[in-house]
Amino acid sequence: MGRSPCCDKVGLKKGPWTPEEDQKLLAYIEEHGHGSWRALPSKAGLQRCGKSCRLRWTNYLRPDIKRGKFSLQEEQTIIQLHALLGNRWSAIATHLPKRTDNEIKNYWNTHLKKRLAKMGIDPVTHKPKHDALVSSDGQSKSAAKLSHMAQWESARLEAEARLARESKLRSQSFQHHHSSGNSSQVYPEASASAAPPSLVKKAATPLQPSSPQSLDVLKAWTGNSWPSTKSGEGGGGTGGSANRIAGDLESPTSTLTFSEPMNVLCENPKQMIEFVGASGSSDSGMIKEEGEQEWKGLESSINLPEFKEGIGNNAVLFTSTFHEMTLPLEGPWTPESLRATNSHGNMENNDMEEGFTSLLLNSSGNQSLSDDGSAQR
DNA sequence: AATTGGTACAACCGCACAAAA
DNA sequence: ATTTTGTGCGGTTGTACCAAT
Repeated sequence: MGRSPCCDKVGLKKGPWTPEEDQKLLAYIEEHGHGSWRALPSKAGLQRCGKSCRLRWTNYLRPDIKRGKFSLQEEQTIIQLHALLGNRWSAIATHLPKRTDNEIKNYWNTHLKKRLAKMGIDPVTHKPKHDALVSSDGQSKSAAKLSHMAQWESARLEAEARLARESKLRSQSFQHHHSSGNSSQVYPEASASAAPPSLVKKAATPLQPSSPQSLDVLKAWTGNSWPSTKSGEGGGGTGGSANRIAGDLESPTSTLTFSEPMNVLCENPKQMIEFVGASGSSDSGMIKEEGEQEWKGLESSINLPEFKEGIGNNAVLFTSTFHEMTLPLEGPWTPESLRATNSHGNMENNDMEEGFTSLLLNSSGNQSLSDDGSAQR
């Protein structure tokens, strides 16, 4: 297998894109769509390889990209999802509409990772560093269970990401089809500034604080998908929602099988919360993410019969997963909302909100963590 | 004013995977 | 069934910018 690099042809330009090149690429895609990336450069009159064009488009020129500083909510989402998924940037990016995986990856590497490290938290495990040494007992056991959960969820997110992409593609081609000749619809940024985004990248566009509105995973984990930790529930019979997830709602892409019922896997919800990091900063999260409608659109698009048809039986499975794992929780994921979830959703540990993530996000100085809290220094 | 070190981010590289041939 | 092609993804590099010295 393998393939020769696409950019080793002589005469192809590398390095930073010029405004002229951006304009060419934008103009071409606006008129024709990108089609085959390999064929695009020659058709668009660019001395670039297709891959370079694709990257430039997906990471920079695409009209639905939000640029600028990450909001607190976005940081929170990234940290939580990174705790869950690791360096699965594309999966993380699906939960941050308008942000590219590349941007998130860069932001993690340049900001968040360092901040975590500075606080003595291992950016890989999201645990205080000295905890990494703890092994022999139940902790490692639950860590293994959490890892299983993470794998499963990770696979589910992959599917979600794929569906999101497909949906986006559909909507883009639809949009393009209905907007030819009206570039302002397709490229609002470019037309608004009469210059490609590269020329206005430093312009301070006010950012809408965003909420991690797609943290249905986390919401579900903290509530809906977990039966009570009390014994006797779930068992093996009727099954709580967690059992349903492990059984009926198997991830479309996951090949993982659980040897244990999910309610056993989730016997200690508190530890799971520690694992994913607790959400802290409640005061900033009351503004709806501007991309929410987009996501609602995605959700509804998943219900389209043709959409389901397109991806076969898994679509039904996925739709079911998507809805059932999402709590009816409006707005951001806050300690308050978690508490509310607790009262309905069987979570009983209010103290989890004092996790290192909240500390990280809220603090600049005080580095002490609550003592039962998920982390200590 | 020049140099140095750090930061931010765009872009590239190479691998992996799925679909097409 | 095998090979080729197109694309996605994560890791890494290059470079512009800025602040401190």
